[in-house]
Amino acid sequence: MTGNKSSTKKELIAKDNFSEWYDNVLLEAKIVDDRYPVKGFSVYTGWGMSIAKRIIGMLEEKLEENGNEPMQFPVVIPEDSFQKEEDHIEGFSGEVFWITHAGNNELERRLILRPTSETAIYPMFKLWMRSHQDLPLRMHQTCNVYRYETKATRPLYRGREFLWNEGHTAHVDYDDAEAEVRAAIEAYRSVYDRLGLSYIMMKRPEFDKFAGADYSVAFDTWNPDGKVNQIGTVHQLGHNFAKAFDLTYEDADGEQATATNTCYGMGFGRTLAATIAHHGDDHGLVLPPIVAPIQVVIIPIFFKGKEEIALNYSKKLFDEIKAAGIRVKLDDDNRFNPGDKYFTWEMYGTPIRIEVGPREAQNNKVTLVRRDTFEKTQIDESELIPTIQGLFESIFENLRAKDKKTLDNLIADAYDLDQLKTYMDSRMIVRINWCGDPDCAFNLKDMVSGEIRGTRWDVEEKPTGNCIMCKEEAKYVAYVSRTY
RNA sequence: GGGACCGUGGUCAAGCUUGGUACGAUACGCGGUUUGGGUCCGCGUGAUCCCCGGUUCGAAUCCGGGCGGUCCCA
Repeated sequence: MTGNKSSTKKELIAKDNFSEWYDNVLLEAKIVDDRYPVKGFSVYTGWGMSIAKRIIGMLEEKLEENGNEPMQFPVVIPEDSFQKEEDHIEGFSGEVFWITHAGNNELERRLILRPTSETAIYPMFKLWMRSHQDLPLRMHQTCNVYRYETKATRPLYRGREFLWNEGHTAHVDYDDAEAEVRAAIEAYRSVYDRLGLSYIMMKRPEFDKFAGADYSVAFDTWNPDGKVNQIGTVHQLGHNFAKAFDLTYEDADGEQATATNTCYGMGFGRTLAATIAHHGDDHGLVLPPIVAPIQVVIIPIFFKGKEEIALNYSKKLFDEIKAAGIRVKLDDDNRFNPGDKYFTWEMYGTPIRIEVGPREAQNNKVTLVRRDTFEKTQIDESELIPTIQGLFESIFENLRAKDKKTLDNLIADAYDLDQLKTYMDSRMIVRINWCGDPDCAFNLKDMVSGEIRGTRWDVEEKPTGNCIMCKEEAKYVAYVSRTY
């Protein structure tokens, strides 16, 4: 413990101090408890897991709609499978957890805890693909993966165990795999978009692509501490793994052909972290209604001798809202004052609060307060459900618009190194002209506190000058930022 | 990989310089009071002071070693 924070409930930490705000919110809003006694491992607690499950559900539903079958592969991978694809080994071998013993015996065939599941899945794919009629093979799974990474772990952003969904596919040819890459990207976009998250889609440079891929596309999103947070990646694997794992099939002409693979992963911890970090404010979380475990909280205001008036009306509203399919809670715990409850539910990011006192109960009115702006409105009870639905929409649009604006304001153009350094010191995402030479990228990394993340995937950008490093002709517009 | 800082009830912390088993806040439990933005009062529970060793009559405090954590820089 650093010992310089004083986080009682009465002193909420301002979001300006992102690092402490984040730690405080994770614990107070019961997102994760990072005190699990193994570094890099933490516990998803009730509220956090409830939100995560909704994000998981959104993605799984979309993938299955696309035709990816749900599966669960084992967490252990035998050493010989893991070591089949050379680039893959090189990329991951330094960060795998090994299982070398079982009981009192040393294992003859060592196992690893999956850092990602390609090498677990392809031996099975090989069994499942006999002919072109078996293709495409498309699966997905939500699971934990294990990477013994840098000591700089951070809850949800960088852990040694993390929760994600991974999709794996095999196709008859490269074109079909390309279509899969696009479909996966659209599936991911649909989730991020519904969370109101702004992001940029990067094609990673050669030196930073997934170990074993032809190319990698990543979703990078911003973080208040100026680092970029990679929340999802989609990879075209070409024939690299198919050759290593002998993924062949009999084509329509009766010839043996080699499959093409894709894979993609969405990190739920990081996606959750982005949702928290982007939308949250000095009062705590601000949740997009679609993932809020409780979307509307009703707080009755009791007065001595008149408790029943507020309570009965609250129950009536509760039934009405629940019947409309909205996740609602009636907080009638009389141990706490209304103000106490306001703070609590604001910390939890509940999108709408309804205050019910005698004033409302006696006039069939409803007072609603939206979490994002704290704007208070009073309506007739008859308008309740449409008003709530309208507010959900409005809250979401507001969060999404603010988020996009933040990202737009974070992006700057630099034409020389001094400019680049200045912008990097302001923790911005900086656009530069780049010749494409890896040496220029490495030199750049040595000179500034960030690195080249890639070139835009979703929009085509043309360089407007020479390479910021070597001054030769630029081929790309690249993005530079700090990273996790 | 390099460096800095830190480890005391669930959480946040004072005490450490100058050795005498620990101030307080918050949380939690009970009772009462209150309830339109963190009510107030009383009582109570809760700490192997990270671990091991050393010095000492006596160690949270001093010394040595270990373990763990946080942050910064690469």
